[in-house]
Amino acid sequence: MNISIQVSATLYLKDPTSSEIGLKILTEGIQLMQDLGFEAFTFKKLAQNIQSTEATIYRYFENKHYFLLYLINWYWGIISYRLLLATTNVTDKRQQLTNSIAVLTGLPDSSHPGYIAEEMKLKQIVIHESGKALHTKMVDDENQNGIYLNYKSIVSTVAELVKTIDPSFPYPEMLISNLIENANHQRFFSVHLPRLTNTTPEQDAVEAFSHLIIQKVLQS
Amino acid sequence: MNISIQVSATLYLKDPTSSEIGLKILTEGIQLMQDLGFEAFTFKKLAQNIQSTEATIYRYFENKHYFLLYLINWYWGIISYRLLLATTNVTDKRQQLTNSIAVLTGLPDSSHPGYIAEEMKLKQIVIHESGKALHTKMVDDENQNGIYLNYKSIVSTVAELVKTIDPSFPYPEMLISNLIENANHQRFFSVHLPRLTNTTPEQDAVEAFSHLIIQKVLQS
DNA sequence: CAATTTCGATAGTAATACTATTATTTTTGT
DNA sequence: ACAAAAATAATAGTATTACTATCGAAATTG
Repeated sequence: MNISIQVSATLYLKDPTSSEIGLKILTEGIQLMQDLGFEAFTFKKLAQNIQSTEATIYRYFENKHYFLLYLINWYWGIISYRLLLATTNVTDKRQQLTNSIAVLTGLPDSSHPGYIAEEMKLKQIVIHESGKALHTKMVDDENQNGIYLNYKSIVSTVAELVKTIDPSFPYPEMLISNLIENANHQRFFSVHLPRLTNTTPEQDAVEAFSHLIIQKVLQS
Repeated sequence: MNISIQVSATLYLKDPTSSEIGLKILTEGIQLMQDLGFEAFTFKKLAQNIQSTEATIYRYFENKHYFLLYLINWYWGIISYRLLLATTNVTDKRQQLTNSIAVLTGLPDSSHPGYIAEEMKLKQIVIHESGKALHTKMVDDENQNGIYLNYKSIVSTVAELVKTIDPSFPYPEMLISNLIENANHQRFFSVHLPRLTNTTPEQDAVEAFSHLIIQKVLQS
């Protein structure tokens, strides 16, 4: 479907990007997952939406949990790609980090280089549903299957930048995974529990907060 | 059951602390929730564990989602209480904040003042399951019922401290809610996705990280 | 000790998360 | 262009879950 976005093959039974129906499962599935939320989302409803049957969808994905993992993985694939675009040909490490933080914590914008149509919807799904995907008794199995590889590689890459800039900082991975998770949380709070945050949908402050943390915490 | 821990009455149909069976639902429920995780946990299984029936449990809680909300609310009630203990009779605001951060991001310890037996298990449940409780299409209704009041009041209280110490800091609520959420995330990562963090179950670094952020970010 | 509440036992329902089967359509290799 | 293979639609069926309802027995309370 998209240029070079990689989704781990352990997440699907049959590659959904390899057929018309598969693509419909993805595009309509994203929409339905957004509209209904993970718990109310079912393959039966999705099948109705694409004028197909449950059995067909089950040929592509083991179950809805894997479908969600696929979408989340796809999202991090997109982010990986945008991180690459944001850092290549940038010589200054500080600037590379700043650009990376912008990609990781900023809002997607159709004018960004490498913008992909599904990014906005996928981001919403990540914000609302990724806790449910991760915090499962299956995490460890899934982790062994390399399912979180995209995510881990993002954290690792940016943490390396941090280490280069300030080798004395003792928690580079924690800092980056924190900023990534925080961005999603705060955006959720801003809509549903606004008293827990200082960002609003109108005046987004998450990226500014993230840059501030980086700037204050790292010695350059 | 416990001294003065308040759980919002909108979370239960009948107060589980008011009867023997109710207390068994709580103590065994905590254990079972921990053992099975939210998705595999059912009232039927819990009923079997306490030699009672589904119907009885349904008389106390609307459904398992509300049961989880109850447990999480209980946890934040305990933390509220410990926050109070950690800040009363401390005159220096900086020290109050440091103590608060310790309560919010440190590991529970049976030697802490105000330690409550269920705290450890509840904390584990909060770490693993609170994303599922929060990120639901019901959030907004629940919020209106005052269900997140304990949590919001904690964030608000500590954010006020931040404002007193450094009135120029623009994101006090975001900072505190971030540190709280981060503590839970990093502890989860340390067990399941260790490459995303720099804390380990043996050498906990979450509290130290949190103090570092506070120290670097706030002008005193 | 009578009245009320609470509980246990049992039954039942609608929805969910699948699996299985088979006939038809679509795709593919030659 | 056509036979073989693969993919899909249609349908049926199962075990489990998340409840609701009823009703007699036991415990509590006023």
